[in-house]
Formats: sequence, structure tokens, C-alpha cells
Amino acid sequence: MSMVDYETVMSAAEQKCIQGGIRFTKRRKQVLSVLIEADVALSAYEIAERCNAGSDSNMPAMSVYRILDLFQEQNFIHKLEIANKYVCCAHISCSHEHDKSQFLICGSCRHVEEINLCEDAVKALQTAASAAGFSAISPQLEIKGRCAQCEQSEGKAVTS
Amino acid sequence: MSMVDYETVMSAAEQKCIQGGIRFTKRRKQVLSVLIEADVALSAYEIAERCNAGSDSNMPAMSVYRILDLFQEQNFIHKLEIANKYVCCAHISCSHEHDKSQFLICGSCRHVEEINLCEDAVKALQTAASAAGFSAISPQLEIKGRCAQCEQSEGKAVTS
DNA sequence: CCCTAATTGATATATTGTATCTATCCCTTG
DNA sequence: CAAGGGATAGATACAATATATCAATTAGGG
Repeated sequence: MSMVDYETVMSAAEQKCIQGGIRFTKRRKQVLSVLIEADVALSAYEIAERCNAGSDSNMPAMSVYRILDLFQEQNFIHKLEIANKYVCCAHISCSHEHDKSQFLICGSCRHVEEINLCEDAVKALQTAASAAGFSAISPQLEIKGRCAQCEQSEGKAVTS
Repeated sequence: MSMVDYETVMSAAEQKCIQGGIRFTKRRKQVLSVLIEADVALSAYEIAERCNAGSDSNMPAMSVYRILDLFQEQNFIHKLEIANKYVCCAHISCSHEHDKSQFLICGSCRHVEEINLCEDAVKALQTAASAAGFSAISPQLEIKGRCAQCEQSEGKAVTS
């Protein structure tokens, strides 16, 4: 995301790869660069396109998927499953455990906003979840709504 | 869902179609039947398969998609976007505005549980959302976690 | 330097979903 | 009751997202 320093994030990612015993290869750098510089969530194929834009690089979409999987394991990125798109984690360069991440996703235009829920709300979610036998609820929450712009331009209700 | 009475739901759906000026055709009845009788969330193609199981019916997947769209507009069903699957709304036959629906989805096995969040938690979500310019937040919330069974069998952390 | 494991390349295919055009059904109106 | 017309369904093509698999290559550690 554009509000974080590119170099800081890249070198933090590199350090975490080294600590985790994996390589921070050229391909992986390309993918992470694209996600850091993007100001919107991107699909895997969009990431591949951006990797290849105006260069001799030929990043196959299949490699992007592999790298995205790895980055999710490393908590470098989040997958927004409602939108089938990926965003850079805002806390790659934090050493502490990172905050809960909540994403608002517009059901009409797929615009994404990251918000911070109060602890109480998150706890209420987790309590309800564990009552239903679910544990290890993901700190990431995706909430489908309708952004101000779409709400204004259409006035239709969210259907699902 | 199997906890509701089949006939009650079907006739309620029929009434709502009539009131809404749309037809409750054979195809639509087939799709709704399958969803009422299913005890799990189904993909569009799984619905088509079940419509066609052991019969002369030939439900094309494309028709299923059309009917699912219609049913979502009518609030007969919910789409679980995290799982790309569909479930029957538990409140088709209610005349009152139906409750908020929250679905827990296991990130490993895709098992789905429906829960009820307390009002306060839902309000907190909506407050945070409107602060970010989002209105008309969907009453449906999808929460990815890890069901007890998967948690026990693997012990791995949820990654995203 | 070579062996091995990690990484990437390449290809095929599965899954989910949309677009479009035609045909059919069934309600309304005359 | 017959015709007109909108709603519904059929049929086909294709786009978008994702997984599987096996071979080739690269890069570190002994």
C-alpha cells in the first residue's frame, strides 16, 4: 500500500524470508513490489500483468499463484476472498504481532477499505464463533457493504 | 435447510413470487427444493447436479445461475462469497424482517455454520463501516475460521 | 564441484461465472 | 379465443479464477 515505505517493507520481507529459511527471489520481489505499489486490491492475473507491464519479464500467472500462497503463509499479504483479490499486509515491517485486519468490500464496485474494529466487537465475534465450535478465527474479517459512491449513484439495496 | 418445513417454505416462496410479480416455475421450484433439502452449502454446479440426479430433468448450470440471482434479489437464499456456495435463507417463510445472518466458514474444509451475533457486535461493525464511508452494510457476515474437527486433525494456524 | 532441495517453467485442466442470442411459455388484451 | 408481448428458459461461447503435475533450472551446503 502506498502509505508505507517501499524500501522498509521490502527489506523487512527479505529478513523474514531469511529467518524462515526461504529465498526472496526475483519473482517474489516482483510480486511483492506490485502489491506494495498498488493502491487497490489486485487479482492474481492483474498482478501478473503488472509484473509484465513494459518489461522483458514474463511472469506466468501460475507463478503468481504459487508466490501468493507462500506470501499468505508468511503473512505478507491478505487474500480478500469475497473479491478474489489480494492486498499487501499493512504490517509486514512490524515486529510485534499485527493487529486484526478488517476489510470493507463494496458489493457493487468492489472498492476495498481497511478499517479497525474495536476489540469488543472482535471479541464478540470470537465468542460467538467458539460457541459454534469454531476456533482460531481468522483475525481478518471481510465485510460486504456498499461504498458511499455506489450508494449515491444507485440507491439500490444490498441484496445479499 | 433441513430444520424448516419443506412445504411451508415452498408455499411461502410461491406467495412472495406472486406478490413480486414473478413466476414460481418448475425450474425455480427444482432449485429451491434442492437448497431446502441440502444440509450443506452448495455450488451452482452442485445444485445443477442434484436437480438432475436420477431423473429426466436436464437443468443447465446457466439456468441455475440465473435462478440463484433471482433468489438472491428475493432474499430466498444467501451466497457465501468466501466459499462460492449458496444456502437457503432460514427465514423465507417469516413475514417480519429477518434477523442478521452470520456464517462461519472453515478455511480448511469449507464447513459452514450459521450463528447469531449479539446486536452490539453487529452495531459496532456498522459504526466502523459508516466511519469509513460505507453504508447499507449487508446483514450477512461471513467469517472465516477453522472448525473444531480441522483444528484437531491438523493443529496448523489459520493463515489468512 | 557436485548433490540435493527449493524454485520456476510449462502445459493441461478444473471450477466458477458472464454474455448473448434464440426459442418457448404464458399472461393480457382485444 | 387468438394474437401480441414480456418473462422465462435453452443453448452456446467464452472469460476469470484456480489447481495439478511433471520437467527444467537454480542456488546453497557439504
